[in-house]
Amino acid sequence: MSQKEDICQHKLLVLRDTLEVIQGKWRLPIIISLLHGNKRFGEIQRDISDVSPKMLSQELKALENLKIITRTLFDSMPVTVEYSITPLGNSMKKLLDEILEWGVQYRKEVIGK
Amino acid sequence: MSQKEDICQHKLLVLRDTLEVIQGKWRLPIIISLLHGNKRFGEIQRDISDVSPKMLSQELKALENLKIITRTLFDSMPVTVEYSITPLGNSMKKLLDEILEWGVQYRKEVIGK
DNA sequence: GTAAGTAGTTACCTTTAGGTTAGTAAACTG
DNA sequence: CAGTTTACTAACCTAAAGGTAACTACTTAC
Repeated sequence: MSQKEDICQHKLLVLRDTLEVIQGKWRLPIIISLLHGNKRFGEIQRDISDVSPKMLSQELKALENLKIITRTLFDSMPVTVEYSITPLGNSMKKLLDEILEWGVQYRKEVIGK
Repeated sequence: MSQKEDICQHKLLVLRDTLEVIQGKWRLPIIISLLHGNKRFGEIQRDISDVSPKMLSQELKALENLKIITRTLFDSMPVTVEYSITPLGNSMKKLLDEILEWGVQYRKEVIGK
């Protein structure tokens, strides 16, 4: 056990928790889409133009398990399903803003010039 | 072209820029380690106890290419190499704080209870 | 009865991420 | 001259992420 403690194990844990939620190609786009209001499967698919139904369905399930979104089935005549963000998902707004803000700055400084 | 614009292509781009930098098991731990001061290869390795030299070297190179860190070679007698954070890397502090803060909240609400 | 829209699933494949083990080269230490 | 330290690299392998194409089941509209 070092005194400075190797990057503090607790920090690493918490880091991985957040990464599990935001990691991957589709999770943040889905979350952003649902932050704009409840949506049905097809609506999200149209929002994120290049996601396949397989990936969308898979990631929606994962986000549901992570308690970030909720799935509600309506027994209307063409069955509809509505996805919505939970309070926990909603609490990601600040984090999302930071991610976008830093990305804009990064793009300005090193990509776009 | 829809009026609402499918989650705004620009937002998606910026999102992917940030994700490229923070994604993966080792990048954020490395960045955090270097935010605590310049370090040598072996020091970072000791900070992040379970990283292999292969992964560390690979991710250090990647972060250098992304302009987040700098590698400096010293022609001292046992050759030493020092890694340090760039101003751009330093600008990630706020983002990192958000990631950690959200992770703590998440852990409190759904993991640890 | 054929097409279109609802919300997915299934099988298969490729790519990327990450891990393991061992080895290298150069200089210093005893 | 054997062992240690510094900073890696190479070869090999497994697992996870992601993509493609086709298919399902139900209902309504034409």
